[in-house]
Order: sequence, then structure tokens, then C-alpha cells
Amino acid sequence: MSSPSTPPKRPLTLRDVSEASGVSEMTVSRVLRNRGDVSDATRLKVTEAAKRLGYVPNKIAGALASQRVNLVAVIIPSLSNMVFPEVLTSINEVLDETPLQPVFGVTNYQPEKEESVLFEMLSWRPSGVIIAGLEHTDAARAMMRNADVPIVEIMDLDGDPIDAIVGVSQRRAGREMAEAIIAEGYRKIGFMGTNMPLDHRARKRFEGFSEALAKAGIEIADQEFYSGGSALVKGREMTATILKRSPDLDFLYYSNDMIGAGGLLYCLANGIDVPGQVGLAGFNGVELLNGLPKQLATMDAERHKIGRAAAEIIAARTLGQDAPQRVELTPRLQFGETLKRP
Amino acid sequence: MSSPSTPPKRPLTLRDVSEASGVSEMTVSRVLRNRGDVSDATRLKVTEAAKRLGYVPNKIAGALASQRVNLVAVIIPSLSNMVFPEVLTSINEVLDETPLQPVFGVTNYQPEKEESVLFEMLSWRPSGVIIAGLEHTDAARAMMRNADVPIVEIMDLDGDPIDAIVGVSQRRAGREMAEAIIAEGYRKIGFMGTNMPLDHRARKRFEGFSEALAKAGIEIADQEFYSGGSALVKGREMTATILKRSPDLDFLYYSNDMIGAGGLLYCLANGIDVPGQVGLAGFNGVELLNGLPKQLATMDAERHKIGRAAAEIIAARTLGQDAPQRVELTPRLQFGETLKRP
DNA sequence: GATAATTCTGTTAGCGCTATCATAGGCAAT
DNA sequence: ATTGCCTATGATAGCGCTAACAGAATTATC
Repeated sequence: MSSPSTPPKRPLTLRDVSEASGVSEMTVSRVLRNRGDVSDATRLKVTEAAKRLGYVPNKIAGALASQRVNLVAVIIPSLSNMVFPEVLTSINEVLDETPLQPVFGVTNYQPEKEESVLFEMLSWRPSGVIIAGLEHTDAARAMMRNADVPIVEIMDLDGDPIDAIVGVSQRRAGREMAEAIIAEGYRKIGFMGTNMPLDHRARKRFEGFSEALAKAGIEIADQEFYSGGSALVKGREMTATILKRSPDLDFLYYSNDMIGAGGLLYCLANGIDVPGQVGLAGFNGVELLNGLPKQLATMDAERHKIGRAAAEIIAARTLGQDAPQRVELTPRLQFGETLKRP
Repeated sequence: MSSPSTPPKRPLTLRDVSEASGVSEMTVSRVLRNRGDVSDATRLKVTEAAKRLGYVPNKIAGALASQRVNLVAVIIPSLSNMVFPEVLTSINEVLDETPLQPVFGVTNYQPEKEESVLFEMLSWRPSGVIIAGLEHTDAARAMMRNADVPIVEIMDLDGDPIDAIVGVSQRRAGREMAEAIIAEGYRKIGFMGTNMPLDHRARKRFEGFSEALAKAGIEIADQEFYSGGSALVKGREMTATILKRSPDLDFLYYSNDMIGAGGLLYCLANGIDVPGQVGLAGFNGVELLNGLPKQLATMDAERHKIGRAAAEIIAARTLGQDAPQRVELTPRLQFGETLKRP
């Protein structure tokens, strides 16, 4: 089971290719990177030798010598919430057309973990950083400020960015949903969400929501929080609980679509008239919703656009082109069939 | 807005910390890596200086010098199917307790993309590779064989591994599902799946499934394939289509839970008696299912265990410990409420 | 007090590549 | 020929760190 040539045990280096093709290491390097003038004849000799040997360049040495690294650090809180894989997918899409390569890190919503992941990633001297949220430890902020590469904070817009920022205003999203609900005539409003003090985006949405209600002289009539477990199940359970406790609620706002979908399924199964007796709304615009018996009202958080825009900023800045410092996307309210229209 | 000391424009090196603390670079290096004996006094001086300057070590240089890289390449086909983020999450969990750091790459189910992602990753000389599936281009296989690091192929078990392998037999999973369906007395069986010739796992499941049916003298009565779009919606649509075309079907097997859930919702909405008139089953055991009005029969693909086991193999081998070459996990059939029991 | 054993710290030489400059050859214009 | 100006290739010197060894300082042992 050996290659056409000799089975390489000691890892191959440029020198091996150089010897195999009878030209200098420098010329091999040039051929392999398509840089500088090389005659077609030598180019051929070299590529042929490299392929025959199965040479894989050592980017570590290359990066050290050239002081250039084609990696982009991407730091997100979790992979369990589909929102983040979606953002990653679109970042990937954009970077695929560039020499840049994303590297993902997950923080589990823990600031200290974020700090250590960031440190680890910066020690690879990436060409840019894309990081979720605006809340970081002081040390993390300092590291990013000192890193001297483009930093893009994504998802959220309410706060002071370190460098560039792309996202939606979570506060405004909450506010607009509240306004729509009030406009439709609902008055006894319940809220359900995750019990994650470190999910700043959910928190801000909630703040914007209650703020707008307050402005209309309304207070949240009841609320429920959950943590862990299947969101869909929790949505059912919390809905059952809250409606039992406060049967006079006429609207339920869920901090994410998954629990919203659970709530919707609960209502449908229990003969609750939606949106007549109770209106429902979630947040995020997950694809899943399209398949439900009834379209849940929601707001699209523009996750794909966020990923794309962030990656494009990094790509542009890496090439020395200038790029926007702030991209504000506006979530669209989708009424679906659970927030009645005038 | 400058640090306590001077604002670092030229990136800091060991030398800067060395000068700031009055010891040699080597000693600084030792302190920062907790290696070798260093007196408490100097240790303190150094850590203090490093922190004050905001020094971030350059792993590129470190890796080159030490010939050690703490990265593990993880290559998966997609992030859109929750299965893969789940695997990543558990890989992450395990590696979090080691000095190793996962780096993810996505292939979009394209063999050539896989090859290029692999090449790119191997050029960073990772300590190990975890890659989904057993089907790779010849060049990709050759690269992995030559890389001289642990390789773990995951998810699938039907084929020849390069090195270690962790997964479930997809063929057997399909077969067992077929046997259970037959045992329950269903005879007119329809199949619905993705139209992805490159999703080898789905293909093998289907092969195992039809093979087992054939053994019982049964042929698939009708089938539907989809590609793209929301799986839940597609599940509804395909179910409507297939039942219209073949109203005598008494069982529907879906190649994944998402379309299965769509089919279930369709049946429930249209007054079709499940599992009396029509039985249903999917594959994967996604958490989502628990929240549905009726529990869909499915098979758990053991994704978390797969991720953990793969990461553990890499971690062990990295430390020179030995580790299993083959971990066979067995998906458990969950009957739920859509595959009637004796 | 001398020697050995044990800390602790420093010196030197690369890791595998690329930037930079130097040089060899080819060819046109003078 | 001579000069100039290309194109194609090579030689040299590092990138920032760590392995390996060397040496200094300290302590232990007789």
C-alpha cells in the first residue's frame, strides 16, 4: 500500500520537491503559489513532481515566513440553536470565493470561555475576527482592539462596537413586535423565553418589548422561562402552564420560534382558537415554521444576510478595500396566521 | 484609548516580554507554557509583564518550532442538517477538556470540495482528522494515508476505513426498520427521501431497507424524492402527492425525521388514521420530534456518541495511548406512536 | 570546605517556508 | 560590441518560537 514513488514517512518538504524536480526550493515555492515568473517547462516539472510525491505544503512555515494567514476566526455562542449554523453557512459561502478560511469557535454563552477561545484563535494570527454579540470581557475587548485585524461583531446592534458591526437591533425588534400586537388589539400579553441571563440578544428583545408595551400603558400580564431540553416540548409545556395560571391572556409572545411552534401545536391540539382567542408570535423566521399547520407570526432575524455581510467586510478589508463600519439590517415582521390583521 | 502601557502597533513578540521583564526569551517561553522549572519570582515578573503588555503568543512560530499543532480537522458535508452541528457539539465537548482545538470544514456533499478542504486543512499539519463518511476521492484517501496522523471516519460503517472508524451501519439501520415494519403487518410501503446521490448514508439506508423488504418478498410500492427547500414543507407535499397517487399505501418510510414530521402533520391535518390506516417512520431521532402531537417512529443515529467517540480516539492517540480502531454503535428503534406494536 | 546534586536561566541552532536581492541568460536597440 | 531591459532562477536571511544543551546559582552531602 505505497504511493507510486516511495512511501513518505518523514513529512515531505519543499526540499524534497526541489530535489525531485531539479530546481531550487524557491522556484518550487513560486510554482506552488503561482507567484512570479516561471517558465512553462519548469512549472510542469515541478507540479508533476509535487503531485507524484503527494506533497502538501506546510502553511505553518509559509505563514510564519510571509506574515500572512488566511484564516478568519468566527466565534459563536452555540451550535445547538440553528441560528448559528445558518450564520456559519453563509459566512462559509462568501469566504469560499476568497482565499480565506473560516475557523469556528464555540463559547457556550460563557464570557470566560469566549475570552479563552478568542485568545487561542488570535494566537494563530487570523486575518479577521467575526464574533457574535457586543458583550465581552474587558480582556477580550482589549485583545481585539490590539489585534490590528478587522473585527466584525454580529447579530446585535445595541451597544458600542469595537470595530465593524452587522446585525439587527434586537431592542427595536422587540419593540416593533409589541407595537404590532397592540395595534391588533391584544391587551393581556404573556411572555415566554429562555432563562439565559447571558443571552443578551434575547434579553434586549424582551426589554424592547416590555418598553413598547409600557409606552402604551400595558404591562406583561404573565411570564414563563425555561432552560434546557427540547424547545418544542418546552413550548408546549410552558404554554399549558401559563394558560392554566392566566386563562385571560389573549396573546403569547415567545422569545424564539421553536418554543413558539410548541405553543402553537399545543393550542391547536387543545382547540384554542388562534388567533381569535389567543394570538401568538415568535422570533427568528426559522424555515421549520413553513411546515406547521398554521404560519406562526415571527420576525426574520436576517441571519443569512448577517453572515454574508460580515464575511464580505472581512474579505474587503483583507484586500485593503474599504468596507462599511456598520450594517443595519431590519427584521421583517411576518404576520403569518397567528397575529390577526385589521 | 490606549492600554496602560504603550499602544502596540507592531505585534508583540517574546522579545518584548523578555525585555519588559528582564529575563531571556527562553525563560519567558517556559513561563508562558508552564514547562520546565522557573522560580516563582521570575514567573511572576514574566506573567505580569505579559499581561501588562497584552502579549498574545504566536502559535504559528511555536508550532513550527515544536512540530506540534493542537488542531483537529473536522470535515462534514453540511451545517444545514442539524445532525452535523450536533456531532460538532459533542466533538467540541470532548476536546474542550484537552489542549486540542477543532477546526471545521464543510464540503457541501461535493467530493472535490472535500478534497480541497482536506488539502487546506492538512497543510496546517493538524494532530488528527475527523471526517464524515467513507467515500472520498482517491487523492483524498492518499493524502489521509500519507498524513501520518490519526484519521477517524464517522457516521457510516459500511465500507473500508482508512484508519479508525466510528458510526452506525446505515444499511443495517434501513434493514432493521424494514423488518420492524413488516413484523407489524404493513405490506404496501412507500419511501420518501432526498434526491442526493452524494448522500451515501441515506443511500445505504435505502439499500438496506429495500433489501430487507425484498427478502420478505415485498417491493417498494411507490417513492418520492425531493431536493432543497424546507424539509418539513417537502414532507407534507410529498406525502400528499404519494398518497394521492397510491392511496392503498399502508406505510410511509421517510429518509429523515424532518420530512417524516411533515408527513405526520399532513396526515393528522387530513384525518388520516396513524398508525391504523397508514404507519410512519423516519430516521435520526431529532429532538424536535418529542414536541410533535404524536411521537414519530424513528431510529436514533447516536450522533452524540459518535462525536464523543471520535474525539476521544483522536485525544487518546495524540497522547500516544491506544484507542479502538472501530466503534460500532447500534441505533435504537423507537416505535413512537406511528408504528403500531403487536 | 570541597564535591556533587539540584535548581534555575541562558545560548545556539534550527523548524519549513517566503521576501528580497542578486545573477544568468536572452534579445532588441543603439 | 555595448548597453539596456527583460525573464527566469538561485542564494541568503530571516519570520517567532522551542529543543537541546550549556552554564550559573543554589543547595545538599560528606
